[in-house]
Amino acid sequence: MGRAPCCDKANVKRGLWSPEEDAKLKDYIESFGTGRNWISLPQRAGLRRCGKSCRLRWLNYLRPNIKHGEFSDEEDRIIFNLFTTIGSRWSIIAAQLPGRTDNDIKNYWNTKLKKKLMGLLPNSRRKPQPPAPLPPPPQLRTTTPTPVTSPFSQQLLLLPQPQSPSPCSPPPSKVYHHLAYINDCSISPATPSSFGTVNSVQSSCHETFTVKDQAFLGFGYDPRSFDSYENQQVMMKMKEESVHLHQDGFDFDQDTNQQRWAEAMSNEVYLGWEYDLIVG
DNA sequence: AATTTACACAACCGCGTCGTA
DNA sequence: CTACGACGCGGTTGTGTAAAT
Repeated sequence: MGRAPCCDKANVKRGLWSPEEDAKLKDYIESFGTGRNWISLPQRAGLRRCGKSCRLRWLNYLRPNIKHGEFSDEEDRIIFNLFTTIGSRWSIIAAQLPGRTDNDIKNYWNTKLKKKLMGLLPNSRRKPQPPAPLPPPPQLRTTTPTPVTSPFSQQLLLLPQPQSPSPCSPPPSKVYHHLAYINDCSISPATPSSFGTVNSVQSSCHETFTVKDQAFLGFGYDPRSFDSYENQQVMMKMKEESVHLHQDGFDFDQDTNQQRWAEAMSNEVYLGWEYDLIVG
């Protein structure tokens, strides 16, 4: 037995909203408010719509101060920073961008920003060429680690800290892909050769949390949600980043790292690190 | 000019969470 | 404490339109 439907689908209108329906909904809410009950609102407002549909229409389109149109560079930066920090929690991201809705940001990310940031935004509307063969795993060398500046982490450090979980409580397993929760934590063991085989996170209050097997600390992306082509592009991009970081003086255990890369590729899970935050 | 393809974004769906009786 | 209904969220689908063929 499935979940009971929220409304009688046979008797509600679906699809795009007409200007008349918009006017009805807007007039009603501006006059009487939502009454804290979206389910009964369409009936009260004289609309043949599902309450959920009314809520969405109001929140995403009709309510005052909604900002439409192009996103600014500053908004791009904020979205990117937050996405790399907390992942696809669009409502939280939207809360940082007055006038923007979670739906708007989600659409923007999925259709434009993700590609723009990966350098994939096509010049035309032509179908992209099939991905080039992936390069072989980077040949890694052993050097003395020195502080590394990542172009991403410089900005991440400016972000407001998330409300929860607190730095001193174990984050839920799903957030291990995201960096905000280790902002003031250090990676343990943090010896150079252990990069890529991180198995625990130590907080600033010296509590050590175990990272689940197969969970990786990364830039915040969860490429499993990308399609195959983009996933490859993302991983290639990040691979380049890690090579760059390596060349800047970070050390990796060559065998382990190559093995992990192969694993990451086959599982479509990206393995990566965020040095500044780990150190900080 | 007609058709196809790709894109943008609006809207829907289902599930988890929260508030309340 | 539990059950239930409503809300909110994130993923997915649908639709209109512009660009390419």
